[in-house]
Amino acid sequence: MRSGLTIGEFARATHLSVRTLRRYHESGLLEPAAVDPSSGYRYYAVEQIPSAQVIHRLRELDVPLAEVGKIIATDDPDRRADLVAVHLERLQETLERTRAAVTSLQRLLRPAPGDLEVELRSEPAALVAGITDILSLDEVLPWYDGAMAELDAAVAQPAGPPGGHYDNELFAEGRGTVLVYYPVAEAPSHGRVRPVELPAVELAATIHHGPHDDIDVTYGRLATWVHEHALAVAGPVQETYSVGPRDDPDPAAWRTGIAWPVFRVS
Amino acid sequence: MRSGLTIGEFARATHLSVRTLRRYHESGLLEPAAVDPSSGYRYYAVEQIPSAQVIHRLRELDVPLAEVGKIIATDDPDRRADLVAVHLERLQETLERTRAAVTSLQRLLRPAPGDLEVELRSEPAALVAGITDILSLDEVLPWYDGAMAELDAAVAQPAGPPGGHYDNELFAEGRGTVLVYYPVAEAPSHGRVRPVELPAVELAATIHHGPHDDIDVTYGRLATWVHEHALAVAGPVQETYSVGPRDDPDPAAWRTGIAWPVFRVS
DNA sequence: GTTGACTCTCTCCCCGGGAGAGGGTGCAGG
DNA sequence: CCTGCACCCTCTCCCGGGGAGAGAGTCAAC
Repeated sequence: MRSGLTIGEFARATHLSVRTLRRYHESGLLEPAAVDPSSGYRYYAVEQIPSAQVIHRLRELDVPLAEVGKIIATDDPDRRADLVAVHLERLQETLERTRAAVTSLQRLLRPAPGDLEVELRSEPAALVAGITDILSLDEVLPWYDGAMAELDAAVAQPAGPPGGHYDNELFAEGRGTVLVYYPVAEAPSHGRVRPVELPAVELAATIHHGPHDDIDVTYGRLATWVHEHALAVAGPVQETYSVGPRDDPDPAAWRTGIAWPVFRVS
Repeated sequence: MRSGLTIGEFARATHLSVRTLRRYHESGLLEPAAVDPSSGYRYYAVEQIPSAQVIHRLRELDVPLAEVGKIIATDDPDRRADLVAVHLERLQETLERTRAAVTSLQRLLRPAPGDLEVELRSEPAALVAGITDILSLDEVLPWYDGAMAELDAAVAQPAGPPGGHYDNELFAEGRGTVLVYYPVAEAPSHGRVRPVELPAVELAATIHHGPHDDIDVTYGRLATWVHEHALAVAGPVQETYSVGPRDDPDPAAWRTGIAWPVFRVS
């Protein structure tokens, strides 16, 4: 009997390619049980098959080789499970993103009828209680959560769903003025919360259905619509969170109003 | 007003990187609306945003650039949907494989108690109706389907669940003898179906639960068990399909007996 | 001993993008 | 008008995780 399996036999037993096994040897990920010093032939032991299988599975899950090395070098099953758990979470996230990409792709390629109903309407002036700040694009999300919490505490009787204004510079230049608010009858002034008088404007408005992952699709549509109707944008985009995470935990149920102040370019 | 968005603005609007947009231009995937001939500056139009969004989604789904090019160049929404459907199917398959990899990885790292119960038992001689052939590894699956169909037709009253013997050379050398059979009381001889007398053997036997994606894990375990118990393999591996796709469509319910003829190496 | 299937090492190629160098531009403020 | 500064240009190199193939050496069965 030979001293073990040749690389080809081991490759067939583990469904890894010969090429790949050699790379794993070079990188120290999976050392053959023996290497003939004269011929350089690699020989693998049957007991190495489970390790190879673990590596194969991890690679199927796109775990980088370095990480695979750490995992199989760890003996303690608990610590090993922890290392693996990180990647399982990552998989979960990519799965979510993939799902979101698929649905918004379908929406992009096959606009459902009534998917983009843009309405041109006149919005009267309104009094709101708001928090405003100058932010860069990636600061917006965390800032939003804090500001909304403060608004929730300061405004007892909102006269409608919350909204936000996002300066176009924010998207064009990466930095701009942001305002979040509740419409109110009488505006409190408390902490960062200030009364703001929103002027009357002409709006091109639509509603985005579902989670915000693909809200840029609706933005794109709205921008195209505005362009096609020979209108031009006159101010910050206005979002209205008529159904948000507070109202319904299911993202599919969310409704977000998106509107741009516009004027006619004849 | 400028002739369009600069590459940086367009990058922020579409969440693509400047670098990536330049590559897309070079490869003809997304041409800027205008390029300043003196400075070489790229200028993008607002109407290009939806295209960029489609590209972004497709790339998130790991569609290769060439394929993305085809898709966005296609005007007919039906043909475009067909092109996309191919990739959605591919995603579905990888999703299945990922799931399978995760479950079998967990089984590999955290063997459930009772997950590997190996039994050493004496199997008496038996008469079976079988089809045999010499095959290479990747011919086995298609061949199996045909052989089982023929067996089903030839054997009216099987005396037990079907089984298969796979020569160890099949795994070691990639080519070997394969036998599939039904145990019978009286063996017909019809087409490729022949009566076969299986000899009495000593078996190290276990049962694999679930789909066959990770049957190699059970094989590895069994091999290790055999090795640890100072036994050696004396013949082809025997599989018994006690619950298979014919019995239950749910792969999780499948039960596959796996056994190796062994002898003691003292 | 022959032969043919393996195996060895070596080099080059793939995708899709990140990083950074080195230099040219657009535009607002003074 | 100049200056500063953020932006833009092209260019080259790098990455992971292999695939492909050349050219030579080896194993083992007949």
